[in-house]
Amino acid sequence: MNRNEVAAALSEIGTLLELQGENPFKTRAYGNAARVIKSMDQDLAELVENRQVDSLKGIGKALAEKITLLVRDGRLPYLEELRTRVPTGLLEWLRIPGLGPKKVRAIHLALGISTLGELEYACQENRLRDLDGFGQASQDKILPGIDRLRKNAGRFLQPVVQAEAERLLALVRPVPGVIRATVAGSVRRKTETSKDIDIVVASADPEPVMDAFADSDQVEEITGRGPTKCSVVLKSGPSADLRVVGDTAYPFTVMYFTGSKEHNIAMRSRARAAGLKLNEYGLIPEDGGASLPCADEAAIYGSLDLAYIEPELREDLGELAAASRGSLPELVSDSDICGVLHCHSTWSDGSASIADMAQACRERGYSYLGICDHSQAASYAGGLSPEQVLEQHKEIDRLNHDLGGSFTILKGIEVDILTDGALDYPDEFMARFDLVVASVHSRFNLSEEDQTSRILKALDNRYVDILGHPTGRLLLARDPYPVDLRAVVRAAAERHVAVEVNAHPSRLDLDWRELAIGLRNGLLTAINPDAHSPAGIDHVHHGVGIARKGWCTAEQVLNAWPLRRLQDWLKARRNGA
DNA sequence: GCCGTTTTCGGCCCGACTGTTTTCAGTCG
Repeated sequence: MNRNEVAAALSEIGTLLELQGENPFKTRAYGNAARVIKSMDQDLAELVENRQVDSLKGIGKALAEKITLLVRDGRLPYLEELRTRVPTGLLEWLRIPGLGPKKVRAIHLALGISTLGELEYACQENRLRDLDGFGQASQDKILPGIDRLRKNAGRFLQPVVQAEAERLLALVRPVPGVIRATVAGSVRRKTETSKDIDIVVASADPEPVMDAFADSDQVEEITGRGPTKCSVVLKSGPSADLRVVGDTAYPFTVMYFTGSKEHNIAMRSRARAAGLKLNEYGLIPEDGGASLPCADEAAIYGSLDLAYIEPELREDLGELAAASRGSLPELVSDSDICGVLHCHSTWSDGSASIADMAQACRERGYSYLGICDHSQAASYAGGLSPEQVLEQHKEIDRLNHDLGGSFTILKGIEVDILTDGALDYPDEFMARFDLVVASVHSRFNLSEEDQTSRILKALDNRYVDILGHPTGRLLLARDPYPVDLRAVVRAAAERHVAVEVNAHPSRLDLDWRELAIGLRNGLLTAINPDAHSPAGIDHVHHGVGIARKGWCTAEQVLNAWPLRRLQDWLKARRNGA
């Protein structure tokens, strides 16, 4: 088994143990181990070979043994035995709001059912409300939960939740008494998808804030309301939580609500080690007394001898250690972006002319644009024949001439990587482009081995500057094709080929976790909007968020370089430097 | 199941809210 498969197996063990009513700390140990394995830099097979698996933080003797078996044999009797004891359908039930391991287990044991359909039927037949610890209300919450689960798997893309969050924020900010307010949660951490939206407000008078929030026309249903906290489901799908606290507690609440959960646990453990208790109200000496005063989040981190940690990094993937050493990177930001590469035009499947795309870039303050229409194999997307390419280049020359050097359009191409790893034009023709993005658009069903060697072969072509959307995933819609992404990213770094962070909200591919590991090994990236219209250029913002999550600095992003430097780099690659 | 500048055993982050209770377990973030 490879790293991801081992992580999935450990995570499954944790969940199955939870459903068996095991010690919650034991189940958490499996969840932690899964995370550690998934995000580790080292080669897992090598660690197994050298019997060093237990050198990983959070992995001891017992877990090391199980991991070793998974890697070597591809199976683990312990997991197989667990599966026979816990029906797999129950794993699905856990994703229904309000159902945790205890209740899932109770329903399963009392009614002898284990599939989503059976659970739905049992609710319709009123068979849950009479169980111990259940009632009419808990039964009534399950059916809508099943509907939501079936409709959208309960997660939403960045643009959806960001827009909704901004609207909610705009709603509560003007309420009298509100001192400050922010979006928190995974939206603030810029994860690729979110389950819900978190809003935190500082005010001495929560009631009118809660009213404004709950009465919003965005709200479908109010699912909970206490004195300081209100939970709703929005008409657009996601749920949203509001928390109102006093101004003194506000930074602590913002930090707590921003998460991630794992980051919070690590922070609270660190506080504990320093004789302090960290919660959403303050940082309190264990022997009692008032909270240490902290005016903002930076002060909280400072009180624990840590540099300020940007929200995107709060995933408990090494950020505390780096903050403690003072070695956190200065993350790339929207204002660092100098231009955009990988955009389409009406020459292939875009909806705007090259001139209009260039104008849209200038309006956004960019100084260059890489036009990368599809190559001939992408016939479904109007891919360009060599003759059309030559025509397009004439148009770009004309436009550049008219622009008089105030803005530059690069002659790029998004060239298909063919099934055998060759590119879609002959080498001598490739030399005509300023910039080449190579992407897979077909035959997603190759074996991992074949897909990997196909892409590796393309990376060997000296004309390839950037690898496009390296896994082909469509978030919430299509899984990545099977590929040894680590090997691909490593090879790209070695050959000085950049791997794009495709900024389209449905892609966000390269994944930020893999980006972080690649960057540590010398990888360069480009934050590419893959825009098919002027509005699509704005997707760069989402890509920047993902790059930040990957610990990426401006120095590591091709399109955060000024034109001249980018051109020199491209030229040097052509010359084999 | 992991871990140790208090510990090799006894801890493991912490609080709001709900629903079902009659003082609290379960869920959630």
